[in-house]
Amino acid sequence: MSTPVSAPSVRLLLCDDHAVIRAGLRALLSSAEGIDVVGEAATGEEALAMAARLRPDVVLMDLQLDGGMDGVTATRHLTEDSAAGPRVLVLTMFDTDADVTRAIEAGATGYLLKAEQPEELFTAIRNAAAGRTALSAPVADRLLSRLRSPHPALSPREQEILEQLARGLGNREIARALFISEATVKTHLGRIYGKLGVETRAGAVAVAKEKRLLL
Amino acid sequence: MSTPVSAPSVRLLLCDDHAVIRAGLRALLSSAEGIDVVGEAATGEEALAMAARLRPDVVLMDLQLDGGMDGVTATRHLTEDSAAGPRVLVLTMFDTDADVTRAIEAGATGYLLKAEQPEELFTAIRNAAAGRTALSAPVADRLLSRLRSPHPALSPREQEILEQLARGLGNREIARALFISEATVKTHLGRIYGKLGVETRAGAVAVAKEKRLLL
DNA sequence: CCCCATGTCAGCCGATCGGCTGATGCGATC
DNA sequence: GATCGCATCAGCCGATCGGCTGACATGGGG
Repeated sequence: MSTPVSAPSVRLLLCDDHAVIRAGLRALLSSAEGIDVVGEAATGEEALAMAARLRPDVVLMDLQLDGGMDGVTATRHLTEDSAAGPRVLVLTMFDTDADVTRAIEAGATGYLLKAEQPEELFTAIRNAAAGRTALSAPVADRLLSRLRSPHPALSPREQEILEQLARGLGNREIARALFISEATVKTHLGRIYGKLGVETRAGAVAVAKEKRLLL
Repeated sequence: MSTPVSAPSVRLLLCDDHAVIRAGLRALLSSAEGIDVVGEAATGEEALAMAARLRPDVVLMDLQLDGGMDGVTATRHLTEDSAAGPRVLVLTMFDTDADVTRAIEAGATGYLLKAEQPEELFTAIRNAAAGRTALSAPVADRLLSRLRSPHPALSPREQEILEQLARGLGNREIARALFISEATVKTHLGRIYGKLGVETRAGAVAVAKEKRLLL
C-alpha cells in the first residue's frame, strides 16, 4: 500500500525538563516505526535553539518547564513563523482548562496526556507531522464542554488582583501595589468571586490554584 | 571480583499513573544491565496486588497517583511487613519538604527526582535492591537543611482546618464541619498562620498549595 | 450610534476576621 | 509527677471584608 521511500521517518525533538522522562521517551520512541528522535531539550530556550538547528518535523513539548520560559511561550515562538516552523505536540500531565486553551492559542497542533496509551502517542506524532490535529479524549471532551458554557476567564486586571491576593495581601495593600483605590480592589474582587463561584478570598485562591490560574 | 550467578537481575515493579511514562521507563530500563521490569501498576491498589503476586525486589513508585490511594499510602502498605516486603524507591517530580518527609516516614528506601540523569536511576535501583538508601542531591540537601531548622509541620487537626479553609468556608462553617467551636477554629488558624509565616487566610491557602500541603 | 465589558472610584453597613489574654483536659515524654 | 504539645473553649476589640447602590470613562462590536 505505502511506498517506503515516500514516507521517511518523522524527525522529532523532545522537550521536557526531567532527564529521566526524556530518556524514557527516547527509549520508547526508538521502538516505534517511522519516528526518529533527533534531539532533546531541557528548557524552552534550548528547544528554540535546537529546533532552529535541527529542523525537526515535530517538537514533543511538556508545558511544565523549570527554566525562565514555560512550554506555552516556547510553543508560541516555535510556531510563530508558521511556514517554516515545526509542529508542536504538547505532552503533559494536566488537562486543565487554562493549560489546554493557552497551548492551543499558542499554536500547538495537538495536546496529549501522559496518561495516554503509548500507541496513541505514536499515532499522534505521525499525525502531527502531517499537520493533523491530535487530541486526547479527555482534552477533546473539555474543549467541547467549554464551547457549550462560556468563559469563566478572568480579565487581565482581575488576574493581577488575584496574584496579589494569593500573596496574602489585604485590600489596602493590593490597592497600593497596583496604584488603584481600595474601592476598585473590592469591585474587582467581587467580580472574581462571581467568576470563580466562591464567596471568600481563601476560596478564590484555592479555586485559582485548582484551575491553574495561579503559579 | 563478582560472581555473575550470585547477582541476578533486580526484579522491578513500576507504579505510575501515566501510561506513557510507564512505557518510557520500561523501555529505558530494559536497556540497563541487571534490571528486569516484571510488572506495571497504574494505581496504588494495583501496586499492592501485583507486589504480593510478583514479589519484586524493588517498587519504583510515583507519589502522585490518581486513584483513591496515593503513593505515600501505597509505600506504607508495601513496607509495613518489613521482612518480606519489597524496597520502595520513590521517583517523582517534586522535592517538597512535605513529600520527602512523608515518603521517608512511610518507609521508602530512596527518593529520586525525575530530573535526575538516567544513570542515577539505574544505580539507585541496584542500591535499593541491596537495601542501600538512595537520595537525589537536591533531596539530600533539603533533608539536611530540615534537620537544622525544626518543623514547619502542621498538626493533624491544623491540617483539617486548613482543608476546610481552602474550601472558602468561614470560621463558623469550619466549626460546624469539624464539630468544634468558632473559638477553637480561630486558635488553630492563628497557629497555622504562625507556622506558614502568613497573616491572612488567603495567604495560608497560597502557601499551603505551594508547599503541597493541600491537594 | 448605542451597548456592553472593563476599569476606575465612593460611601454605607453588617458580618467576619485576627490578635489578645487566659483557661481546661489529655496523652506522651522525661 | 512535672512538663510539653495538642486540642478545646471564652470574651473582647479594632481592623478588615463582602455586598450593596451608584457613578464615570474608555473602547470595541453590533
